[in-house]
Amino acid sequence: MSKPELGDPGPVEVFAALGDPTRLSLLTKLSDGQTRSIATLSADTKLTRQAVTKHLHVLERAGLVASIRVGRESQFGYRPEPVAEARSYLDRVSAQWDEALARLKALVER
Amino acid sequence: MSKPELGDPGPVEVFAALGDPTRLSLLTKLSDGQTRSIATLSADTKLTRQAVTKHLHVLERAGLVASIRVGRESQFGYRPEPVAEARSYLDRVSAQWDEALARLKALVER
DNA sequence: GAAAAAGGCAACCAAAAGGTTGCCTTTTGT
DNA sequence: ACAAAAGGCAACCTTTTGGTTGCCTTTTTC
Repeated sequence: MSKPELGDPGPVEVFAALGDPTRLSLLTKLSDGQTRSIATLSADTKLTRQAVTKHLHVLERAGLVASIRVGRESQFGYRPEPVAEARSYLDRVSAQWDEALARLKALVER
Repeated sequence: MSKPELGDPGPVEVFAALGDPTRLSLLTKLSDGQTRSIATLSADTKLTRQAVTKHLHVLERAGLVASIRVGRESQFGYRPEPVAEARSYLDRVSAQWDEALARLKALVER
């Protein structure tokens, strides 16, 4: 299921994947390190199995989860790298803002 | 403390707003602390002014930017709070993952 | 070996997203 | 005073998204 893709998707794709309540909750659940099947993940939701499947594929395309077929079920697991990427992107945005503030403060104070 | 304030929606809305290349680049530009008009922001893009306007409104609804009409133009400026929120959300996801790893390591090592 | 469980695949659908064009109002520069 | 600049508003169009249902295949369980 997890095909060898060249190059991680960028922050935009990651943010887009996170920008849906169902997907964000799926990812948050999976970030506890436990692997789960589609049936399990569909259990505590109002959506159909197929809807959940689609969301899982979106997360997978964004690199946020990976799946392997084990027996009759597909096990999905969390992948930390894209979250780290997204974090560092936001860190840079924050840093740029902070620098701007610092420069402004310096300018005002002299 | 954290009351559900207007113009400061949850992480899902923030991620959704960040999940578009045009919007992410607009926000990154604005995070330098400088305020910009729609005309200015539309200048270095292939999109029409109206398209950019729509994106700015999405960012505004997510609380990521704020605007005031000054004279004949609308000045848009960066708002840091939602980015901080999004960062801390990702931090928590990361932390949960790290704890899971630590527990696994502890289990294996004894 | 049949029934049940898990899930893939495809068609289909409605609503939302992203973008455009046209036109009207307000502000500014000369 | 008036043309140009900035931008709001609204209609419209196309593609994507989020969801559904139906059906078929592969495992597992009894």
